[in-house]
Amino acid sequence: MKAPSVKLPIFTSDGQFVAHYSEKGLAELDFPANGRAELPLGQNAQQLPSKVRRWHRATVAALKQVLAGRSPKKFPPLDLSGGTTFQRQVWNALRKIARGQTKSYGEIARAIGRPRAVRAVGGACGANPIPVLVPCHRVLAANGKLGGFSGGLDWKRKLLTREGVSL
DNA sequence: GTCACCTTAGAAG
DNA sequence: CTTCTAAGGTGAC
Repeated sequence: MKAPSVKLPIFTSDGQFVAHYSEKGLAELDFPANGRAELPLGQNAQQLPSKVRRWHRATVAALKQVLAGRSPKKFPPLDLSGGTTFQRQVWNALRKIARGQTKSYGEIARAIGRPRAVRAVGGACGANPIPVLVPCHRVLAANGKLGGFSGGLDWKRKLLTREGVSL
């Protein structure tokens, strides 16, 4: 049962992101497509439910705040029902990392009571459907190095730098 | 079943 | 210091 989703573009100075909304809220956020070739969207803003338009406004504002290295005042409701229990625990822990702060995969693992599931935390970060707003980029390797990032290490570096984190 | 993945502490060389 | 090993959760094949 795949929840019906609405896709809306978000134009930023870093490219065109795409937000996916389910009945519950923001369910996915995509980084700008490489090269920018794809624009699958054709939603008429007029016929969208008002709640979706409201969520989208919050998403756009929040995304731009984070891209600018600041803390969003407001977030749209996040629909993380697509993940497993373990993944949701990880994502929830990620959301507690404030702007400019970083944690290691090991610290997240301990925070959710799974001290040995370090690599699994890495996996959950990679599976994060809402990058940037769920700050998977604030997780570094234990020795202070960047670690990986499926969205592209450039983004990880860029986002952290804008938040004032030095590597 | 097997493999690859955003890891890491510890033991061995 | 460098190299190797073992340990978790999950999705792709």
